[in-house]
Amino acid sequence: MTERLRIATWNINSLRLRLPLLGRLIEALRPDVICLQETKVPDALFPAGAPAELGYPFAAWRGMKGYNGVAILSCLPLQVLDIAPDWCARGDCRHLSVALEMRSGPIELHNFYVPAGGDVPDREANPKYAHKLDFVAEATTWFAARTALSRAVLVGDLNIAPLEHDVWNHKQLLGVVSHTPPETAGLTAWMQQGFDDAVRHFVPADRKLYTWWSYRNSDWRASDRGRRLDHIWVSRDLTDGLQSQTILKDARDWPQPSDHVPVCVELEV
DNA sequence: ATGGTTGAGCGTCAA
Repeated sequence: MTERLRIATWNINSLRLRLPLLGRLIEALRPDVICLQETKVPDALFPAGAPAELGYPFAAWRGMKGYNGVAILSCLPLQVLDIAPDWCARGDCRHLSVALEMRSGPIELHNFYVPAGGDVPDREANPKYAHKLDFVAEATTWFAARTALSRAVLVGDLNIAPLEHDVWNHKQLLGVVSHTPPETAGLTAWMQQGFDDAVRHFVPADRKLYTWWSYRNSDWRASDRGRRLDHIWVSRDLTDGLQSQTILKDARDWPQPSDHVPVCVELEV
């Protein structure tokens, strides 16, 4: 038995500010599950009734004051999984994993918000860059120990554009945090612990693909200096079931937009 | 080389 499953991921950059835009995402993509990052809301202040009002009666969130924060909204019943470590022992609300209860069996879903890493791509000079590399390395080690990973999906703002055409100018960005060789090598090693890139599955590696455009451009569409920082990976047993991908570029022109746009994948599981 | 913008929440830090 197979079922269709649509999973969307979006760095919403403040859930409370952009709650109305979630309706637009739902209208455009009709996802079964929505994974959010940078909710920037402590758990006690999370709008607990909002998911059900939007048509997503099952939800989980993990937030803190001011920074970070992740949430999962679902049409399918879910159980929060308590299997992963507190990454880098920071307690900083960058990961939430759940089991989605599907008729065909559970799907293990991981929602990540990887540290951005600051400005200076130097471990010694910039502790935030060191934290980012350590976070990715720790996640790689953890997934490497998961033998025979199956029916698993990993999404999120991974804050790294791994391929040459995941950035607007490869050579210029080799020294810019998000596209440095240690980061791209680290992210690739992480993905290779049992996952395939579900979006690049449909789009050849020589085609430009972005999910984020900086606020610091007066005309983001004209300058088009984007990066692909948001990702959806599926365990290899799910790759043959991949049906389609959508990067909702129009969302960058919504009123008071996030600097990231939603990414969605449909698959048969 | 620098600055450009946004959000949280009231200083400035993080992105």
